[in-house]
Amino acid sequence: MLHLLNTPQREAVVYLGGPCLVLAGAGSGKTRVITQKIAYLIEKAGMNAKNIAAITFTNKAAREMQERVGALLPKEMLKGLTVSTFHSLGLKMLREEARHLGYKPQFSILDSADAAKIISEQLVTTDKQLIRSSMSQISMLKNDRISPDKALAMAQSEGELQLAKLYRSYQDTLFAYQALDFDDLIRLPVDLFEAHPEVLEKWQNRLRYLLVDEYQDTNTTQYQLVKLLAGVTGLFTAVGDDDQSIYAWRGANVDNLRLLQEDFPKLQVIKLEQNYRSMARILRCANAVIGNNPKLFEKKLWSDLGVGDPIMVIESKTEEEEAAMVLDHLESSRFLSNGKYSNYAILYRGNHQARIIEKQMWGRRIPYVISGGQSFYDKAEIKDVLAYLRLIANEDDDPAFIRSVTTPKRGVGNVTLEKLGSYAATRNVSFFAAVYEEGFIHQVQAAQYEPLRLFCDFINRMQDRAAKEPAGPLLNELLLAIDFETWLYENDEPRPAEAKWKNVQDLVAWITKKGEEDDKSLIDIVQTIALITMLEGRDEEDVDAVKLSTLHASKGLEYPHVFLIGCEENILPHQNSIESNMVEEERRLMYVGITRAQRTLTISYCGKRRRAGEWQITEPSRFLKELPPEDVIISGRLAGDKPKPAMSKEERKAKNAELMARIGK
DNA sequence: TGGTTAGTCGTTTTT
DNA sequence: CGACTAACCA
Repeated sequence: MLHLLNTPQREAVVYLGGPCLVLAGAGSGKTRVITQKIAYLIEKAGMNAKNIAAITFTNKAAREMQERVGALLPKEMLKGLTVSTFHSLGLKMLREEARHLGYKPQFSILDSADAAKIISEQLVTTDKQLIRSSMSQISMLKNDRISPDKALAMAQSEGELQLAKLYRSYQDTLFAYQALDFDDLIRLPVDLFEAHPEVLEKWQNRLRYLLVDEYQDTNTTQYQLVKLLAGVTGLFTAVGDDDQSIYAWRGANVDNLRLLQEDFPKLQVIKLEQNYRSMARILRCANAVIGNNPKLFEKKLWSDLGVGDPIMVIESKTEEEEAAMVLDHLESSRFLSNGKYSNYAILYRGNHQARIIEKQMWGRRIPYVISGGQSFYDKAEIKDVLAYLRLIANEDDDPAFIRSVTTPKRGVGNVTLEKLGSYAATRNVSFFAAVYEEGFIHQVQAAQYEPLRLFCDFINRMQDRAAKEPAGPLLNELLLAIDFETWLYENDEPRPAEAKWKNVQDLVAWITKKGEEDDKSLIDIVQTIALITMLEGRDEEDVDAVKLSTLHASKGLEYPHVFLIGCEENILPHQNSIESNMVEEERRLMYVGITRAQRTLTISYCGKRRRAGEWQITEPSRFLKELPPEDVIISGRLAGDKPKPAMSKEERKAKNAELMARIGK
């Protein structure tokens, strides 16, 4: 197997002398290094799979890694191998150790919508901006491992004090719900390990070798978790690329790359610079753009896959025209090469940009799938069903209670809920518990109380059965009992009920499979489900369709032909990033986009687009000017502009010759 | 209590 | 222009 690797890749795989950092440029085979290293650890170094943990950032990446390792070694040898995201790993640890933290092991996980609701209630506001920024500030505090108490003590200004108070009450609310948010899943294990060395030791013994993927995306807490688990032996391999760090806004800290060298002086640094994905011109563009950023580690990608076609830049007048031209190019290219739709990806900065493309795709009957954006788990009908399951697993989960008791409608309205809520608050119990309390029963009329009681009795019965009965059939029974399908058909706007019901069926199928395969109860499954965007990507692979994706969601993927749309000032780089001096990260985003392309890259922008209903003049992105002119052909037309001539034949010849020389051909 | 409607508001990226 | 909310009627 090792012969399939190039020299630095092999070096990275076999190095077991201590901490190892692999600086892996885009397309340089980092997943291959990680998977081969796992195989090497088991096969050659004689390690037990259950002592190895590979940590990624997305479930998709984890799944892919699992599959690729599965192709290298027989199943028996991989038994107990941990391949998971930081969040799933934290979740696993916390389910086992919850009691050390005063939580019950059946705690719920709150998604950001639930969290936003809590914040909005605490602040008594509906201002989305304010809620958003409060959430992100609390998240930052958590990621820097500052507790509510510490935040209160540290507060320097009125604003900071308010924030700290909000943080405190938010956290108290979470505790009352017996719920954790995403950040807690990382933060609490670190707290736990610091407070209980014996627990840390247990996990150090269990996870003796760590492999961390996308290391440049780790935040302070995640790095501390890695450091704690790696312990004094420092047996880990981190793989990352500072040029692909695009998550600073959610706390990722590129400086962790430098810290690694500081904290582990013996760190072995290995660079992977040969790219196996893109043709030379694409890499030249990528290198040129990223060259405008300051460098942490010197690194230059190269490939021997040939020069390739020039990068095409399409100009158009409006966003509709942009979509039309991009799709024209896409269709004619696909026609000429007789290729598959799935060879094409359209990438953009923000989710909303997909809509215009989507509309035209639909009109032209071009098949497409959208990755990123609203995940399966975020769909209303799925959240409805999961609310029931969450409540069954943890009856203290008030958001789940509220959602499930009101969907489908069962005669419990806002007034009753309000009463229940304030009663629960004064008694300091959950909504669910309050329903059974004498004090509450007398507060409402029998007609209002009846449905509440019926609902809670129903949940109680389900709880008894959920621990023992097969998951799939029980869930089906639940859906039948609440008449969920009928409810969907009665509410088939704006999305058709068939589609929603299909999603629910997919969920049932997934849970049934999980229940049978791993012999897990409904409760077991529900407790891990919050982090799984399960059906994501399921049919993506076998359906022949154009991929629409945000730049963020495209990281780690590759496509023969890539279109990068909306390449304009205030979009890419995004306005907020320009205002907050974050243009370097936007440039890395551009870099990520460019390096997704294998054979051709087409970039587009338009002269004006609608924003909040108003037409706005737009300027081409500054990043366009950073592309090497000799590798670019501009086509299309902008209002007032003549199409620009391509380079002359002679110029191109000379440039090509120079290029060939540069890449050593 | 629940569904309909007429206003209002405003677009980053995600585990 | 379209999604989402707050008042409004059945």
